[in-house]
Amino acid sequence: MNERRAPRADEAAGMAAFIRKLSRRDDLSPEEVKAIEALKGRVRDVRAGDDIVGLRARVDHSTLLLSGLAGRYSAFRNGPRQFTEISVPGDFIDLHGLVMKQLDHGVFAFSDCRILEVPHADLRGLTEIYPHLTRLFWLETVIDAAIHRQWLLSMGRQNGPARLARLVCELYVRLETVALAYDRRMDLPMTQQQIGEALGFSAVHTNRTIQALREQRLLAWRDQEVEILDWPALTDLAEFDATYLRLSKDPV
Amino acid sequence: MNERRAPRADEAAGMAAFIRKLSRRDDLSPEEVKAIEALKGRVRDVRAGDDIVGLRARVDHSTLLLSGLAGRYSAFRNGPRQFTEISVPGDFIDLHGLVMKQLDHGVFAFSDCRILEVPHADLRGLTEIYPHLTRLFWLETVIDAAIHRQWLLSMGRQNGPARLARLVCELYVRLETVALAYDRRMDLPMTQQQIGEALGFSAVHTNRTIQALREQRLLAWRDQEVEILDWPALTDLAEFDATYLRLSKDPV
DNA sequence: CGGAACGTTGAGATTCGTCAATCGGTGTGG
DNA sequence: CCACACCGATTGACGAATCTCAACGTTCCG
Repeated sequence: MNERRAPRADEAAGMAAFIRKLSRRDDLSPEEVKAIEALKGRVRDVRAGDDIVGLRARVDHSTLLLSGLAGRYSAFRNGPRQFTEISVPGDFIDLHGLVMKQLDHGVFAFSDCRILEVPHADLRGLTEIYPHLTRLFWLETVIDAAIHRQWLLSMGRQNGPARLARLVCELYVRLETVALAYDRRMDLPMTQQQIGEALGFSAVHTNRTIQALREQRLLAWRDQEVEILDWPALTDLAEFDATYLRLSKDPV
Repeated sequence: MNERRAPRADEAAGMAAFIRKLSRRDDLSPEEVKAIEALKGRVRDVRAGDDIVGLRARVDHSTLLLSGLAGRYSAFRNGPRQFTEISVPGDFIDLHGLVMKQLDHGVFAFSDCRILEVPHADLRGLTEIYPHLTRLFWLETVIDAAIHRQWLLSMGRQNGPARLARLVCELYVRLETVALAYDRRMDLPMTQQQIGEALGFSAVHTNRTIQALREQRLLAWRDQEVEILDWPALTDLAEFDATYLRLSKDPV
């Protein structure tokens, strides 16, 4: 394990991003904000390419991603893996572990990541006192499920270019939300192999699909930097509608 | 809308199945059981082929499936639909609607269904009083997400026969759990078209994949009655592991 | 009888995977 | 500095999986 002491800055920023995300969905009382801010945990650094959470681990803490890009994946025994969600800073990667301690997946660090591991005992404590906050936490996991459904729809009913376009749109919107993308540009520290593992493609097919979008002048993509050249056309191709990400207010 | 007054029997059985399902995962206190049993709602009958919940409906109640087989689906505007989960009696079809009122999907009745619509106000009331019960409800929605992930893994990384086999295994286990399947047999009131909509197949390909499993003597399938002829071989082909359905005890 | 829904079959086109080779950039040991 | 290894991206060739279109069989029902 690679662990160093974290500068406080990152840590506070990650927690702030999480609180901001919740606030976008419903008003938090000052008490609730304080309760979240009071959450303590172990800060840990994970190197790109390592697992943040082992496959099918049994957990007694949930992991808040402070910085970096991570991906949840499922896999068959000794089989290939399939990413099922990409996480950006401010995401509680495995909040659902609070109620399902035996995980059914792993979490992989695409880039160097800094995480905060919050003990379930503390989170459970919150659920005993703050029903509204509990429902907001619950909502986070429900949105994960909505994202899974969107991926399922995409895998089941979209062709290659549309699937890739949809993934790019989702990642852009989510990264923009946490100020990690703007101007239609983003860093995307994933190899084409890994993109393929998220789309259900082989690495070769991923490469060819990227080239197709390049040729259609929808995006530029080199050295893991993506620039969206034609957002309207890209969202159109992807039939992308960000509603499922629940970025607007709706009391819980 | 097609509504009749429900005989009490079905209603009580559906609620009992739900309570049994929760109890399999963690012990319920007598109080908690009473609180669930006290849930009131409107009983409604929905005919096969109709929507139980409209696509992207906004809901103020959650739906407990009392009898029949139903499926959650997502779809693009004017596009084909993709089923993302199959629900059996005793399942709270859209419990997540409690915290995400604007749904991102619809629910379709494969067979005639009887449902109980429980007002969110009452459910929210429970969450204000019973934190442990709240976490158990939460767990139900988290398991939905785990099922989505399993479907994603299957769609992304399994070939046709394995995908179909996996779906059959899941449905058998879930139906058996609520005493609607036994002896390796089950009624499966879905057309091949609908099976395809769950697997991401065309209707033609679904048909041919079913035939492939027939020819391998893994199952018999006619008139929507399925008999699994070789469970070990089928689960092996499907790489099926029921763990993700969380059928065993694990305190929340 | 006629129509509708579902299952089945055949043929041909398209998508996608696999295998194998190459290219370019990066880092390391000498 | 060079030679080499390695990783990720790219390309070509080929075969397998899957889709689409169209037709036909069966069953059920009005």
